[in-house]
Amino acid sequence: MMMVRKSKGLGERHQKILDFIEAYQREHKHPPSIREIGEHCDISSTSVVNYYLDQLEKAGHIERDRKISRGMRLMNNTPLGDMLRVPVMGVIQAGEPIPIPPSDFNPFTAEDSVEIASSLMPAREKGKDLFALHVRGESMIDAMINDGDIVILKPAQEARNGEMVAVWLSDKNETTLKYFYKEKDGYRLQPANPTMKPIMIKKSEPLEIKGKVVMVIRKVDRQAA
Amino acid sequence: MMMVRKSKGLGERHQKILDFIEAYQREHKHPPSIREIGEHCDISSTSVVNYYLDQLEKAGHIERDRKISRGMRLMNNTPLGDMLRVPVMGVIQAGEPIPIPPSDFNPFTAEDSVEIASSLMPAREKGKDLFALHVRGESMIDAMINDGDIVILKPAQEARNGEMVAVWLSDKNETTLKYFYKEKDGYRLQPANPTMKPIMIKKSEPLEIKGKVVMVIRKVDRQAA
DNA sequence: ATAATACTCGAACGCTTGTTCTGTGTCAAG
DNA sequence: CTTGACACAGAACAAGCGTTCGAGTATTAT
Repeated sequence: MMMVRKSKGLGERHQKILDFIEAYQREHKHPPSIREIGEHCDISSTSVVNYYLDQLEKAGHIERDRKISRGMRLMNNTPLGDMLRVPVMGVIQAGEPIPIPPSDFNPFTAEDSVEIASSLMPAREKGKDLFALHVRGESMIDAMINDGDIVILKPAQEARNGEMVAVWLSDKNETTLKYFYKEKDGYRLQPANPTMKPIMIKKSEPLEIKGKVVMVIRKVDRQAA
Repeated sequence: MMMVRKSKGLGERHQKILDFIEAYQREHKHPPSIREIGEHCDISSTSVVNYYLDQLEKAGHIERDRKISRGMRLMNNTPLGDMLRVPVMGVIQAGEPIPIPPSDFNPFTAEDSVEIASSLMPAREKGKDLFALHVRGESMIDAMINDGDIVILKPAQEARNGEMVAVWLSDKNETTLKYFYKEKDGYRLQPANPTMKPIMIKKSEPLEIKGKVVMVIRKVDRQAA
């Protein structure tokens, strides 16, 4: 015969507890206690709640810190979790230099910032001194970057071939975002848009790399032409 | 005389406590107790820790749930906090239809997903049934979207003027991302790149709107041409 | 000097909370 | 029928923890 038990994964009560923990967490900003779970899930004994909590932990739905008050958390919607706070240093546009944070800059005092789920980051760049810039104007269009976009940058003075960099061409008084390539007689700045031609820079010409682009974010909230 | 006190904002001890809470939280996934703070910050009395915690709360650096064990949280780097889990439904490319999630789709069972800080979302779209697609190929280049980009979409069958939509042109067997405009004799699909010309669609021609683009994310991890 | 603050300590109180133990009823397998 | 796993209740224990109080010591203002 078969086990026709309700053991088909999660029982009704398991789900109820899980839902309650989530709801409680949202409201109180911290997890519930065993007794609170019992009250709201119609379980009269703390041991029974503990009993289910153990099962939920074995099943991987929650994580418990034994002995610690309210020491439980859902693995459900928080398998990855943290995010990075990236300070917005200002705007980037063709005719203006690039604002970069000073070395002693404190990211927490920044008025403006964007949050990035750290799971989106290429791993290496985490926790680093990243900064963000708002793109103003359509001068970066050949970098596939539009007016209003947000670019996340990592401070850098050098770059390897193939990396997208923010450069300041002091003689042309121009800021631009391009893929960087070192060549025998100078540098090649390649637009991201493959239909456009690269800019060649001689070794004698000034070229200041200000940072490497690690991410571009575009909020499409009705702009359009 | 002047108040030459160390009362210049946060004292050394305030900062030390703040830092410890943050470090402890990262390691243990839950806040420390008053006594734990005392130990690691060289404060012998729990009342002193409580004393500082009160000040930190008044100053707005933390939030406390009195009477509740470990009931504190930083307001510092978590003024906003949660993020959205957006399931990745597949790829979007010129010659293929757009995969859209069925109405009964469970986002939590999705193997692949991207996390977006909800503070980045245009507010309206939060908690909705958003989904994401990987862009394959360079056919969306006139929408300022490149190979490898991630587009976040909201399911939709209609659109208002100026919104960027994902459409399926069944007679041309083509998927494309364009700004949508309704005109007297049909529809105008405007590329995001202003240097490119729009596509005009007669009312008689089939045009299936599959979703509205709400965000585009590009991880610049050395692609280049 | 004196008073007022700001800061620190130590200890005790008492509630909260996770843990554990004993006991009961159900249900399917042998 | 017996056995045993499973689901549940209740009570009691012990540790964890926030709170409070009394008192002492700097530091600053009057």
